[in-house]
Amino acid sequence: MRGEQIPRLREALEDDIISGRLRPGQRLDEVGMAERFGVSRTPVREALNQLAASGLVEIKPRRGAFVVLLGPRELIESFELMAEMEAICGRLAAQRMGEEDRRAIIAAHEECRAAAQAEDLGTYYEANARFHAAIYTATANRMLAAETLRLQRALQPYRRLQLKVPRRMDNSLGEHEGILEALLASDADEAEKRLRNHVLIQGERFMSLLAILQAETEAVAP
Amino acid sequence: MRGEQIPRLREALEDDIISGRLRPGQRLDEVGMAERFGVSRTPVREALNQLAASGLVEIKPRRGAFVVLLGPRELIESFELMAEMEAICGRLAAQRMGEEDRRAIIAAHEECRAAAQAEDLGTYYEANARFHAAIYTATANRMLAAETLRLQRALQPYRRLQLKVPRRMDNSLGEHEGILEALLASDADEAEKRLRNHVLIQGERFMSLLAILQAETEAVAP
DNA sequence: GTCAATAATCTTGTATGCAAGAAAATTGAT
DNA sequence: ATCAATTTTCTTGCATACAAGATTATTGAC
Repeated sequence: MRGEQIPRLREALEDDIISGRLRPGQRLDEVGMAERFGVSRTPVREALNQLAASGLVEIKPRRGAFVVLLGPRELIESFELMAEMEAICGRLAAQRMGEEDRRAIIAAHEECRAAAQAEDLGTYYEANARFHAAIYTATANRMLAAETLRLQRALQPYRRLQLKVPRRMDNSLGEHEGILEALLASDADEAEKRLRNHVLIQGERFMSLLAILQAETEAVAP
Repeated sequence: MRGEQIPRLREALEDDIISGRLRPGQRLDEVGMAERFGVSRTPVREALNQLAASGLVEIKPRRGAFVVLLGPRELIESFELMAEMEAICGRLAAQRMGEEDRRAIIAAHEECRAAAQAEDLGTYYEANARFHAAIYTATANRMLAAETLRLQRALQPYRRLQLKVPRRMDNSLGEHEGILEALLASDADEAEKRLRNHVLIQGERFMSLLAILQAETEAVAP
């Protein structure tokens, strides 16, 4: 029973944040969480610290912990960073992918296709995450894969918003097909380029969606 | 006096690790550090947690905290990751660098030159870190800059070993000149390529140094 | 009724205590 | 003398306690 609280708490909170049950900006009360999980504040604090480390949580001194809320500028920058990281992964994966990797990527892609056909957005986003993660793994560079995965997760709460963008799923699937094609052909340059664009387009779509949402709320407020 | 212990501890330890006063693999005793800094174990643990997050410290459950010791594979992967990150920074910096950035990069380069001329290895490595950091900043992407800087620091303890590689300083300075030239010419592709190679060469030199050191110790052991 | 000042309350940061698991030391057997 | 098993000691993981700063509520003046 001991030595397992912190990972347990961290994973539970991470899940809550990534899945959207906890919203960006929301405050995370130490005492509340401690009670909810039946532990003292100490392991809660450690878990929060670790989440702060992976970029999901922000700890403001003497103010408490909050689910990270990225501003517009930070979002733009993060998507750009993500695009570059994915581009690297694409290039290396195209060069180094093994049989196992190939299978995993294709399998994830098929899951994406199935979800798109069923118009199941939730499932699509999960399969999408797996598709990208499979590419990270295929780079055969675990450090790179881990870093990129961390970033992916930190951005996940924001990607959820994209569920609202119309026809995003079909577009995304089409882009995936292009990426897969380049990977299978071991065309490193093309894989790099397509992955970068794939993420950048997401980012742009996302930002314009954000602008619309912001305009709407501002139209009500003042 | 309150609310400032954790940052203080974290910075002190980070400094000790980066500067090499604490060696990779070394165990970090909670009680010992608490006494040394005149605080209780609690803030020490939090500081260690945060350092674990930035990759400088590894916490083995129930075993304690250790200065991260990367194995050969992890080192190779890390240098490759670093090379790609720096390459991205180089490309973006070449495109976006402002007047201020330009000055900072040139200034750091001059410091490198002076240190090389004086054959002052310690100073050279500090100036070298600043030269690279100035390029990160010039990307105008703070997320990217922060990530790359974090990685740089995590690898710093290992770079120290390179102090022993003969003629490394002159070679490095020469490479810097090429990078600077590309940056000032706003030649993004060239800056990208040169920065990638610069880091990769470092990594390779480093790995062969490591192999030699390892062979030496193994020749004694069995 | 609104605002300011003060008091009460809450929340975090740090210290301390205790128990479980790991490391080290001691003992006993071969 | 070496090795294994057991005991002892150490160290970490978690709980609890308390104090200082932040937040909210209350009171009083205008």
